[in-house]
Amino acid sequence: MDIRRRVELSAEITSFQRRVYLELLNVPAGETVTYGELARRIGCGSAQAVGQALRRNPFAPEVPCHRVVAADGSTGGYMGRREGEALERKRELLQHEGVFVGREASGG
DNA sequence: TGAATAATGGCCT
DNA sequence: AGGCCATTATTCA
Repeated sequence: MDIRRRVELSAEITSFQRRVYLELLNVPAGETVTYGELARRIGCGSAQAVGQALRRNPFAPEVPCHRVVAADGSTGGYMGRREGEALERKRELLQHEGVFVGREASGG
């Protein structure tokens, strides 16, 4: 059973969450999207609404919620947390995909 | 560069 | 109907 299949069948999530997860599964490895970008893809218009869905993501880490980052390049959150081991875990996953995660650098 | 604020849409109570 | 959120762009100093 593909994770994608389970998302469609899951009744513990709302229709909105499905759109977020399914769209998120469309994100290729080695790439990331911002909450706002992901929100626009599903026609939400609100990044926070997306965060709400990701936060309640019962499919982590099967759902690549770790490929979602903030618009300033920060990690955002992972498995319902915005700090702690979950964040370290998120960064590790991204690094294994060849993605560097860091804060918006001021100097070039 | 950084803090505070306004805007935004869905979910829970 | 109101408060909350894993956000984001704007504003002021």
